[in-house]
Amino acid sequence: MSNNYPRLIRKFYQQNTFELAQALLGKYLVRKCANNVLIGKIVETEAYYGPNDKASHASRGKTERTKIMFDQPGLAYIYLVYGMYYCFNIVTEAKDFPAAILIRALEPVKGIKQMYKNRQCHGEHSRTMTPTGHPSTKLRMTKSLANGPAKLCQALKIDKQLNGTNLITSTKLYLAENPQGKITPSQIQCAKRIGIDYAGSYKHKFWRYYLKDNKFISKF
DNA sequence: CCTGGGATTTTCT
DNA sequence: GAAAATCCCAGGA
Repeated sequence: MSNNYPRLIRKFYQQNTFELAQALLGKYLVRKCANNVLIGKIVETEAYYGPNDKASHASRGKTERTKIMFDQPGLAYIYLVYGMYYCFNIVTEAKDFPAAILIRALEPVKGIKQMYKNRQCHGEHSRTMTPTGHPSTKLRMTKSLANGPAKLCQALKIDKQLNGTNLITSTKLYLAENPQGKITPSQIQCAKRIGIDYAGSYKHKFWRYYLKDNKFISKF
């Protein structure tokens, strides 16, 4: 019952984006805040690659928001979507080439009780509670804790304060080896990306990867 | 099972 | 002023 899983080192983040998006499957995302250690196993990822990918924020050039995507691999790119949710990405590729991998779903591993709290108490007008103050039906199920890019950020208390975090050196947010062993290519499924209908021909790219038969995927 | 709408606010035009 | 790498619920089949 060790809490110290071996951290992933710089070299891991230097793989090309598509290999890395698959190599991330099964790895542990570790979040330490206050006295809590929260861990989820990565079960779904999506690649956003280069200046021409119309689904990528970087397709409209380097801005205050997207500059982190042009930075060095191994940094965290965290942004606000739809005015109310955060998404967590891992920056990839050499400096000045914009690319990142969106983490779309986690299988909760450790700190599950705290993840329930984090998901339920989200602002005074929380929509994840019924008017009587009880968790909604979905939130009574562990599989709904982190099976989506914004849900996992709520569960692990990841917000814009962590934007730019270096995952190679940070003690608050980092990746670790999967103690259960290696994922083989036959366990990986690829599919079209989600929620990017505006991306023209790029919406058909099979740049989403997930673990076959895993219950914690965002969409099947 | 599926479909549609509303919440909410930063970011860029 | 419009769009947005989402989520949740209600309602219909």
